[in-house]
Amino acid sequence: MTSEPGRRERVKAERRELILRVARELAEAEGWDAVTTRRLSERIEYSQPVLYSHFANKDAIIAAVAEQGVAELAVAIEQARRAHVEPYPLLRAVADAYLGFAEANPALYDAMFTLDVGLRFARPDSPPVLREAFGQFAAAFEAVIQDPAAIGTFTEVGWAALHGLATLTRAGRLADGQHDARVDLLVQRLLA
Amino acid sequence: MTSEPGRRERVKAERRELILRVARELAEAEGWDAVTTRRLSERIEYSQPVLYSHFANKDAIIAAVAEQGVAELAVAIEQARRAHVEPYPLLRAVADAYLGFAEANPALYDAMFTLDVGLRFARPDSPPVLREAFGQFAAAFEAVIQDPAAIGTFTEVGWAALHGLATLTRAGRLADGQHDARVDLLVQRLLA
DNA sequence: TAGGAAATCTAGCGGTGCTAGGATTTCTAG
DNA sequence: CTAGAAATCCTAGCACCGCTAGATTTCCTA
Repeated sequence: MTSEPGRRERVKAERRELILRVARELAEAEGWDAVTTRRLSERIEYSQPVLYSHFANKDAIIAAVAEQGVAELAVAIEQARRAHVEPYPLLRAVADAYLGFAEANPALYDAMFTLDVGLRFARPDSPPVLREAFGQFAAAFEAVIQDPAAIGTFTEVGWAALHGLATLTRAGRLADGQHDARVDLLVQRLLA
Repeated sequence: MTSEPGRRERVKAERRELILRVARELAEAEGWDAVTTRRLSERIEYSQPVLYSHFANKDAIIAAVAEQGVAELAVAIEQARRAHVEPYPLLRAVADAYLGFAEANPALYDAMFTLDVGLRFARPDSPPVLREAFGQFAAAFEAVIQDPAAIGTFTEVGWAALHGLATLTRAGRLADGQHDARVDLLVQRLLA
């Protein structure tokens, strides 16, 4: 008795992905406010109630998109991390990867970290994807920080600083043209 | 020809303040989503259109509340700053003041820095209140940082880190019980 | 091929931000 | 004191929102 998915399950899973893809595209193009259930159902060429046979509500759609984003961010951080050994270049690459991700996918980043549709990090009951992403962050600091007891704190402060830079930059609240100087300062200060 | 306000202007200004006060209370009690024009008009005991004779739209109301919040935050930072001379206690007090403000007024903080209803900082055309608040931040670093050319960068990175800590903490995304350790680490690292 | 289950849609509920147009109050001038 | 102008305020409604009950259609199975 294999558990391979039948045709029904397959098309259902495909449509779920379609919904998420369209939602993400629409959000990235016009912001999450423009992602209404009506416009979404129109673009997937099904009626509104179909959305609710895949997701409990609109927030669940955003959360599912966010989860995909977290997975992508984890990959980006891992790649940046693995490409370096020396502390400064390593941390700098991770910082650039994080900030680059936020800048390249602003709506996705919003869904992950700003809209707060109910994703928990760094907790025992957190979804594996989220724990994995946080773990990639921590791994970057493990390779760079002396005191192993302080790695958790370093990770959280580093993350917070990057998150702050990402959001304030996007909102146009920091001076233009000083981006590199800020990242430089941050990375140098975080290194022991 | 004095320009003292007549009775009409006075009651209008008072009602404007009433709207802002009620909006802030309601937001702090139930979040900004609960601040609808209907509930707002109900609580000020006027009809909805009256709101629009004071503000262009709902976002303008939120922005006005946010501006009050920025002024309050500037005062809080200045007090913390003036109470110390030694670098570490000074910066630590400013950090505590900032994070304490964010924790004590979550909805207000959202309006100021998360909802993004169109406030610009650190720009020539920024409203004076916003420039003043940023100035208070910079003054804290002026008293503490050696290289005067780097103060702007320090200020922005420090602010970003605090902003990140404030938002991630509130969203429950950082480990409980480690708050002091994070602030300690941040302040120590920012000091030269 | 008939009948039941699954999938899908139509229509609608109560809510949102916002506004046009008419009623009411208030001020002003003769 | 009063007529008319001006400022003020409200009723009613528009288009949209998230979401769902119930009818309808499609599909699978016996």
